[in-house]
Amino acid sequence: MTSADSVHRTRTDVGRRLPAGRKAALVDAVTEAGQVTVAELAEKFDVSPDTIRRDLDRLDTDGLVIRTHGGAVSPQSGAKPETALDLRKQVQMAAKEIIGELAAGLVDDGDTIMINGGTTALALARHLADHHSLTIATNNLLLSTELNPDSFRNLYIFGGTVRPHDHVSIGPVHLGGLAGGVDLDVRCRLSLIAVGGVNTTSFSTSNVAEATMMRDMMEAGDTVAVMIDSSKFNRKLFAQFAPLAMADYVITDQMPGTEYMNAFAAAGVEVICPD
Amino acid sequence: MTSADSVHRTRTDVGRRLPAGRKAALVDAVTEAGQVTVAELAEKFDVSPDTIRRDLDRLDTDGLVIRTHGGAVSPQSGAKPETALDLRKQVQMAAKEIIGELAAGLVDDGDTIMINGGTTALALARHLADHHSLTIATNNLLLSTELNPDSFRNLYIFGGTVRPHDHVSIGPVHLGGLAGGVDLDVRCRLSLIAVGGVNTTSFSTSNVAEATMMRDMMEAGDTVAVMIDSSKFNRKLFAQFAPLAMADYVITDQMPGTEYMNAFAAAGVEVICPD
DNA sequence: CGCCACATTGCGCTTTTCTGCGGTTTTACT
DNA sequence: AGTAAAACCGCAGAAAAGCGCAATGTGGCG
Repeated sequence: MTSADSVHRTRTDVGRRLPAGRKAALVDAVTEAGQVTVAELAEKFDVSPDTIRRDLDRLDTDGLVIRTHGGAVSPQSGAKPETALDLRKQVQMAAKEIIGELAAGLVDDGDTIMINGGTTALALARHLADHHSLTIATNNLLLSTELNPDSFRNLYIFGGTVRPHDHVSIGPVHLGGLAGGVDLDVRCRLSLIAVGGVNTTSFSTSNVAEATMMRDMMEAGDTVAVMIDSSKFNRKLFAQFAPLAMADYVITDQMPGTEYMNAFAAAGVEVICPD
Repeated sequence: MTSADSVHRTRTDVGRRLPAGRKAALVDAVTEAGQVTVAELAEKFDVSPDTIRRDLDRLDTDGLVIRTHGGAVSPQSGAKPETALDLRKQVQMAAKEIIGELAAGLVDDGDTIMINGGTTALALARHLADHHSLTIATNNLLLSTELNPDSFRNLYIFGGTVRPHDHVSIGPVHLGGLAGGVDLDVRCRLSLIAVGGVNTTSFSTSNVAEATMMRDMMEAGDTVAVMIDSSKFNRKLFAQFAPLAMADYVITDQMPGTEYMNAFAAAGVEVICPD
């Protein structure tokens, strides 16, 4: 099939290019298709297979592609192969996206908000892309990679020790010295906290230091929204850092059971979920 | 001779122009077509290829186009909207890896070091994978994604306002309140600072706030190593935050010219580069 | 007006880079 | 094991880049 459409190269033919430009196009072609063959690329760029080989060799040493027999594959495609057992992870990812979208609905343009760590928080950041003039404080080191730079006016990060696996910083919830030596206590209209577990009495997480910080962030917000996917219900993790009543909203991806609905109602917590 | 060749001007021939006007037209041609060749431009503007080459060289150092073998390509697009990998980035990537490897050679196991922002710093982080028991302080939000968690004992991040595009935090170089309200001044054995430009007298960068922080981080280190790739030599950016003498080492990917070697020697700076 | 400093440009030369080709070796697949 | 494709190697021609130098043009200054 490759020979069929390569004979009369039509839309895929990009013709002759400058060497450096061709290499950039090669990287694109590889990352886009996941895998490519030398012969196919030679035809596409109208150069000899040797030239393609040399290009791919250099791109391989630069780490941009991975050289194989007959062609090259994308470097991140190695992480891509998703076996069937990742299904659970995918389901959770979908849940996090839903939660992120719902949580973004609580945020108004011009708001001042706090966001803590975790992948759910990153999903929220993606759904804040269409907001404007936000002021955001966080301990999530990766938030700046997910946020649309046009959506916020100020983004602050709390300093402290880094938990490398979670990509969060652990430290006091204040911003010292920014205004010239004066320690500012920080408050915000809305705190969006992703937690590790919930049972009928309290929110919990597995790390004590992180728990303290989450508690501080909850106390710094006039309104508190807790984000938690349905798989984390009925979990009582090591550090129970806040009673249900500290939250104003609980955002989740599935309607909790009546037991939890009653508990939330009794604590004055509003449940936000799809449907 | 001007009258002679004006006879056979094609319709695409724009003829002779003043240097400045030609350069502006060059930028237009490049950004419009995505890529251009030297020969093509030489004919179009009726000048020698050498002149076009010189023009493109200057436009490249100004960042308006990207110089390649045989011509130039547009900086922003690469003629593709979602080309995540910038061509310039590719070229410099190899240089940064070299610098990162050399810089890692300055770090001993058990060291306390400071690292600032920039992709060069991330390259350094990758090359610290085989070190152990490091204590690291940084304002680089992405460092935790590149560091091997087994290589360090403590990782601290300075809080502050986030520059979203650079993924760094800008704030005071100290860690407040971690030990219970006491502001600790931070010192380290080695500060590894990636800078934006260097000339024969000083190091510079384009952002004032970041410059202040880089200066503070340099002052906090017993030993200071500046990381800078060869493309950033002869650049005098807006904020010149430190004289050459503040550095103990300059780490780069190519042996600098004699002018710089003399300047570094006079300032007591040791140059580290391949070969 | 003459002179000099400076930028721009083109030319000849060498050096580097890129590319394709022929021949040999290695790899993958039946 | 055999076969075809792919990779490796060395080489050479072409194109481009770099370098020094000279010619030209421009503007300032005594």
